[in-house]
Amino acid sequence: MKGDVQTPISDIEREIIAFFVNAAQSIGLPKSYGEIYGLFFASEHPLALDEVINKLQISKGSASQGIRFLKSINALNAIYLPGDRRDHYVAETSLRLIADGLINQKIAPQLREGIERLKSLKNQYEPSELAPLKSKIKNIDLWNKKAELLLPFVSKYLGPKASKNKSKKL
Amino acid sequence: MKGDVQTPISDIEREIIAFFVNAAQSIGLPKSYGEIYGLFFASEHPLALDEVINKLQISKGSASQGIRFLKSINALNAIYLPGDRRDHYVAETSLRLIADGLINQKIAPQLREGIERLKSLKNQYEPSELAPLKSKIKNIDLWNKKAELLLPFVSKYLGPKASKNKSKKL
DNA sequence: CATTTTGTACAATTATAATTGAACCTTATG
DNA sequence: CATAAGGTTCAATTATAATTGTACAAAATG
Repeated sequence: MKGDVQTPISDIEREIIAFFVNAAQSIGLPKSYGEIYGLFFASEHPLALDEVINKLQISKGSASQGIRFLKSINALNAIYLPGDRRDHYVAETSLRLIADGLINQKIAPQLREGIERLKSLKNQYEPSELAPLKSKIKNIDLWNKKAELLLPFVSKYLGPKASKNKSKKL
Repeated sequence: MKGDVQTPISDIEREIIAFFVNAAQSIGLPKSYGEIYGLFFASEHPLALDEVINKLQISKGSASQGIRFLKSINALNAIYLPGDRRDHYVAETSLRLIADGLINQKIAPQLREGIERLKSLKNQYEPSELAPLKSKIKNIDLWNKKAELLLPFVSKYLGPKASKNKSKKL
């Protein structure tokens, strides 16, 4: 089952992939991540690494890294297929779960880095040195607090409802 | 008043600028935009293009483009100073206004592009061709709708309160 | 336990995006 | 109306990030 001639992706699949490539790039992710997610999203069945490589014509390294990243933000779920050594995945279709993953893995750490940076600034200088900038620094503190409060809120707003994929008269 | 020896930026200013450089990069903006905004943010008085160039030691082109972008998202406000031909600006300190600018200038257009892309996909193919992907496409539609609703919500959440810079016993 | 399969790590390469600097408008000024 | 100052534009350069491809590690197979 190794030397299989892979079914090439269809025009529609290509367009769905293009949609996710665009989406990925617009949030600053490599295009290959968008391609990979798009491929999984459009696929009827779980896919393994080598199928991604063959269908998208990208390198092993790209495919491996892309899958790892997508796993890390919960955009791909591992599926166990008996009798196949390869790891298989399917696309997560709940916007909320993916957004949560992105928030927790990428956005929140970044935000915290900024908060730390500011904290160390406040510790590093004498109050007299800070005085002229005091109100400005206070203002950034406020921004950080707002941002921190916003994140869980976005998550809640994106809602748990999205994933309810009840097979409607399929 | 041209050949002035510019006061170099202080250590604290440098750190505030570093904070915004980090912030800019974390949302996918060029580091120079962060530098420029940081400089304005830390400044006590309005600044003009050539002061940005001198203090940050960046090129005219970068400074010009950076200022233009920051204006476009409402992160800089123009200030009129009588007797000086140069355009002066101050940093906007309301998180909400800047977030609104970013949303309107960068995020929303991108979102709409995705929606258009999807719409054209649906028009381009026969229902029979789309059938197998129908529920998936419907799902993306849902994502788009949620995202569209989320934007004004984020804006409202960031609130109008931020800018209330009442000079507290200064 | 040698061999194959699956997946990862990472230096080298390639592609993309940011920055520079010079040419060029536009408006003010004497 | 010639000159200078403020600002923009954009092709060329430089810096950054993504992608490849090879070498490697881990696990299964016979």
